Amino acid sequence: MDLISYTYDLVRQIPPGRVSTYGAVAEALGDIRAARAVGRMMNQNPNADTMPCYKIVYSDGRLGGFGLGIEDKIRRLREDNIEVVDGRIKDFDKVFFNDFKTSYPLKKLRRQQLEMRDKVSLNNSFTEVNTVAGFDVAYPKSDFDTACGAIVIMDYHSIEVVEEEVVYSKTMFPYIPTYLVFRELPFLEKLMAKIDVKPDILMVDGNGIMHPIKFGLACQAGVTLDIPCIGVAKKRLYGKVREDNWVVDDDMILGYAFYASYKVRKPVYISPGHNISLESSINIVKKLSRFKNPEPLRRAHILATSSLL
DNA sequence: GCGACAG
DNA sequence: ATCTTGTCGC
Ligand SMILES: [Mg+2]
Repeated sequence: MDLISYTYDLVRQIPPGRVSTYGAVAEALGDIRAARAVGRMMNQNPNADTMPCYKIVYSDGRLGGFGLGIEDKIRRLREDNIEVVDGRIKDFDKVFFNDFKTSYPLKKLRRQQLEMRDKVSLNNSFTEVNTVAGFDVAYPKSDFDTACGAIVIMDYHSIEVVEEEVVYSKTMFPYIPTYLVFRELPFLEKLMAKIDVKPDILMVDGNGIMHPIKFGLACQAGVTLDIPCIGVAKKRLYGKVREDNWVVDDDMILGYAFYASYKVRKPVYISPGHNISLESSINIVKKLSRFKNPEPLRRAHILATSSLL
């Protein structure tokens, strides 16, 4: 079962007359970081009569949001004999439910990642670079509509497009910080099976080792697909950005904040994913950068966005 | 209270 | 990412 259905089934466990919180549901999924994703999944709830998202409130007892209007959330709570006083659940600690039956799916996924992590190499597995691919996914407004993944393969020397492909699929996994790979890797796997040219290097819109467990999208994509992979993120996820633009944690240098030109206000954050060094990652991104994002990624982003159904 | 939170 | 149903730590 997919994580969205799993989340809805967790919410269905809440007994009559009880409420729970976005964070508590996230912890039942296996990681408090999913709290906002729980909120989003509640927001996208297709049927408020069969999945009682009105039972989910903020961790401090305030009501949180409701797509059908907060008055309707209050009405549904009162029908369950849950009183709302001054925008808060009355006797919140007494009606708070946190006894979910769960197998903590996010913890399972994290364990799998920690096992896979040993396979990461930060040495170049290639001797020359002739083609570089960029990969990105564009999402529709509703998580139940079809998303579009795109890959653009370019010649490293002429910087011309060699091949482009798109794939379509429903989104099966919400966006949860540090779990991006489970949302986007399925699109990349489909694309890799579809292309004629196997690129020498892959670039993804996300991080490599610049990640709390040093195993971001670029690492897992590289290991899974057995391809040298660079992470190029628009925002920092993990690590401290030093004055000299190197990104570090207590252990090591993780990546580099790269400004494509003096016109660019914000950097991209480069970190190696797999079968490539940080130094080579930076050199390749630099060579392919005309604007903020390196060309294969910039074009993959445009292709995915413009191909949305 | 404000910022942090890959997409 | 899209246009918003979060939580924690400083
Ligand atoms: Mg993206």
